[in-house]
Amino acid sequence: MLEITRLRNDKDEVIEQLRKRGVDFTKEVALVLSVDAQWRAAKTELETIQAESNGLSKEIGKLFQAGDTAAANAAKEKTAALKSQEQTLKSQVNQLEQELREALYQIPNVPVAEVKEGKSEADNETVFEAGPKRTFSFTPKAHWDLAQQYDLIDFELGVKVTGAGFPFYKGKGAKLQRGLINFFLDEAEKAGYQEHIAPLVVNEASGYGTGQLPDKEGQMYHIGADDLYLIPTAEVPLTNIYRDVILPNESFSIRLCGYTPCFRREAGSYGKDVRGLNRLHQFDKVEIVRIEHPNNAKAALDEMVAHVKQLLEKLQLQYRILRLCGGDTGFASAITYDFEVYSAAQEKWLEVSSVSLFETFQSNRLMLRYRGEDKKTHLCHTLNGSALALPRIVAALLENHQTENGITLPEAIVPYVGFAEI
RNA sequence: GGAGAAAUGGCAGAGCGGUUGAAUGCACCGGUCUUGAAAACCGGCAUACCGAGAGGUAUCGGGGGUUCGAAUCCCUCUUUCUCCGCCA
Repeated sequence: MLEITRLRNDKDEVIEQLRKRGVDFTKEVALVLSVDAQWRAAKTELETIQAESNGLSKEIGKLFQAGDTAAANAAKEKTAALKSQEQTLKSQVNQLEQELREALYQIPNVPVAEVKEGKSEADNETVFEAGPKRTFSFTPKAHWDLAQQYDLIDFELGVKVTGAGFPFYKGKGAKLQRGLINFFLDEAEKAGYQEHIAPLVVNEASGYGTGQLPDKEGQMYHIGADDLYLIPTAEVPLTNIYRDVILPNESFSIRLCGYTPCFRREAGSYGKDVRGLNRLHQFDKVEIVRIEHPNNAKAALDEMVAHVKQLLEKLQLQYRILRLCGGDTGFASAITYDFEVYSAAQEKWLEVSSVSLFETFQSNRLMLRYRGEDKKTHLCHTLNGSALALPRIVAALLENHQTENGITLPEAIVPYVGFAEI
């Protein structure tokens, strides 16, 4: 949620920058500002009346204490009119407040200067590309074939027990998962991120805090009996640790990481993209999260990008980094870098990580603040990134490191998985 | 799952219908004293919104109600604690 003060002070600039998302938000911004003005006017009026009736009540109290019951009862008569006025104004203010919030929810985050205008993924800029693409002297197999051939992953079994998108990992396939999780966690810890094991279900307030609700309600699994949501990413529980928190100025930087399974309904996905490990309803991910002082947020973003880069290098995967264009940048994000690895077998790029800076967009909803040098509270900046999501990394490892009669694992993870060859 | 008790500022802990945004202690910040520190003493110390400011309003777990007036009474939800039952 954008800060209302930013819209009040800087509306033209906000609209201008939002244009980079390929959408004109003039109307939405105007609506927010008009509701805001009405809200403020109604609130001022309400408070005047409240002040009046508070004063009257105090007087009545004094009169009763002085024993002047007659005068007190006379004063009471006057309060009736005030009371009904107060009630109508109160409901008006409440309604305007809700309208304001809803209007504000319609406006996405403002992209930062480096983000280029664009409508879709076709307009994303490649800012870095590593190494030559792997070539093969034989026809490489897709990971779903390799997984079956070496008995690593069983998709059919998952369909039987649960449904599509919930595979079983078996034997070396399961060990590879476990090893990768530990590898990613250790790397994150080395970079200063404190490990957390988080709840896998969250309440409604947390869903709102990080912005999954109300926009993406249909994407989360909802447990009706207890009104809880399965997490779509560790970002939700990890960032919500800091909901309604005021940090001392010297707290920064805060770095958390955590491995969790992630659950996504992926409503509306179909076709080729969902084959094999490309898109699952349940998958494993190590997430890194940072809470930063606004002055340090950009540097933090660069560090996170460097961290993910280094992971992909250790995995010896060919990858590229994209700076997403305005239209492809997520609703809450001010700037996002996507990491993609190239799968020679599928002949396409697979997104394996997404690193985003939200500036105050999340902290504004979360009420996550710090106390500045000026002794006042200010909103923190939040960031997060996958480091990394497992399924597509596994897909890429299998596909890119296959030989004619096996799969050779990169050196860095051998100690973690316990074998070098599949 | 059943029965009871409780939820107040950073923490501890009073208040239980009227000038209480809230005693007191601790913590914290500033000052006096001291060569320095400690101690002692003095002062300050919740958050948010509206307002140029003066000031106003709201908030004592959340929501609703009674009342001219609620931290205080009632209802409801949530959480915590104790006891019983069940269970990894």
